[in-house]
Amino acid sequence: MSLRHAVLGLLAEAPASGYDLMKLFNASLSSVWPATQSQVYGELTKLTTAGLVEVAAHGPRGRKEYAITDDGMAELRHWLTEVEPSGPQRHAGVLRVFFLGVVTPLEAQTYLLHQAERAARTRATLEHIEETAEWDEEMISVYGRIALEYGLRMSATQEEWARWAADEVTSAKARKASELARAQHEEGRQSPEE
Amino acid sequence: MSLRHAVLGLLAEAPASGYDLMKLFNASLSSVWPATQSQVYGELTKLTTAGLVEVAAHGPRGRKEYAITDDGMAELRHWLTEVEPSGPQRHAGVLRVFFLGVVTPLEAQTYLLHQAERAARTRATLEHIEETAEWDEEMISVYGRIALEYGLRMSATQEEWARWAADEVTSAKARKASELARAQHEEGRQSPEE
DNA sequence: GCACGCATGTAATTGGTTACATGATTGC
DNA sequence: GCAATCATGTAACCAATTACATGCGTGC
Repeated sequence: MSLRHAVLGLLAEAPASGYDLMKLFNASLSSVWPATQSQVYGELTKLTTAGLVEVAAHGPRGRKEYAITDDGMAELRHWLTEVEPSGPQRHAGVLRVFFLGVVTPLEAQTYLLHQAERAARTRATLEHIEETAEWDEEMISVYGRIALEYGLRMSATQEEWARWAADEVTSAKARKASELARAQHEEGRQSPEE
Repeated sequence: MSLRHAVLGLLAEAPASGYDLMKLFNASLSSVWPATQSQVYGELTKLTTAGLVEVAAHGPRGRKEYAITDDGMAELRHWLTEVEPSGPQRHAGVLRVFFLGVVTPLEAQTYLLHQAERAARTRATLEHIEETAEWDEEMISVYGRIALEYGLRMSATQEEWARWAADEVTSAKARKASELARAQHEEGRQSPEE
């Protein structure tokens, strides 16, 4: 149930409307916890009935500005400190690797190098964010930077791994080819005798 | 729709029953694409009606042994080579980092060091698998090792990052404390004059 | 004969995605 | 007046989780 806590976390910084929250999700949380508009609005009504947030102000165009309640803050703190982060980790990119044996080594390498480039691109995007963002001296930016650093390190590791993996495929291919050659050589020695 | 392809991928290696597939999911795919029993059985019937797999043999206890069809292999190859790996990446562990500002720096550090230990534990588990697994000379094991290496590198990076992050919190705390001290010093110089 | 493992399935619920639907305000 | 942006919501669908339900076969 992390969407709930993502919303609480954003509202802990400042009151916001559903519309504002969507912008925040798209701007800063999209890569770690994407959410759709329906989800956010739905969660806000659920959180309101649960008493974890409240409508603090009504604005123009039916705007409802939500604020976190004391119960909401307690729940957020509880989640941060006492609940083990879990939830199954699905990783479609690595899943494919398991099955790369069904395509040719060349196709497998193409896939892996493609992955490397993808990782490089996300790394470049994150570096751009790091350079352009103004890191004011708030506590909040400390943790923003830490999260960003996570992305930077992970994408770097991913790129290195993918390039290494592509190399591995090459050497496995070579190994297999030399084995095959040796087998044919043996066969060649035997066949005239038959 | 990766569950579908995970099932196809496993059946590409060898025919299997739903029960067999569950064992394979729990043994080798649990960390990249966990699946429940209901999901696997459901997917198998869907795949059968779609003509991507077929019941190759009936065994005791109503056992149905499924085999991949030509259409299924084509679909698997297509997914591997022509479909961009995507699907939103959710990461509850990093999501929390964004909100660590709402708890004390000490609690934040505790959380981060906890994360480091978790990463170290998964790394240890993977190393154990690497040592105990018999890496036969099949092509399949080449890709199995590559996937394992991904896990090893990622958990190592994650551990390093978490330790670094905990340090960052320390220095941010120190920075803030010294600023506060300076502010109080300034105040101390001014207050007698007021 | 009984326990354990093999083997298959269904039902209810939650979380997430896509698409649709509607309307108010502001700035040009 | 009109376009862009602000703003909220619903409905249908798909994917995944949990829990339940059932029964056959093998080995002790």
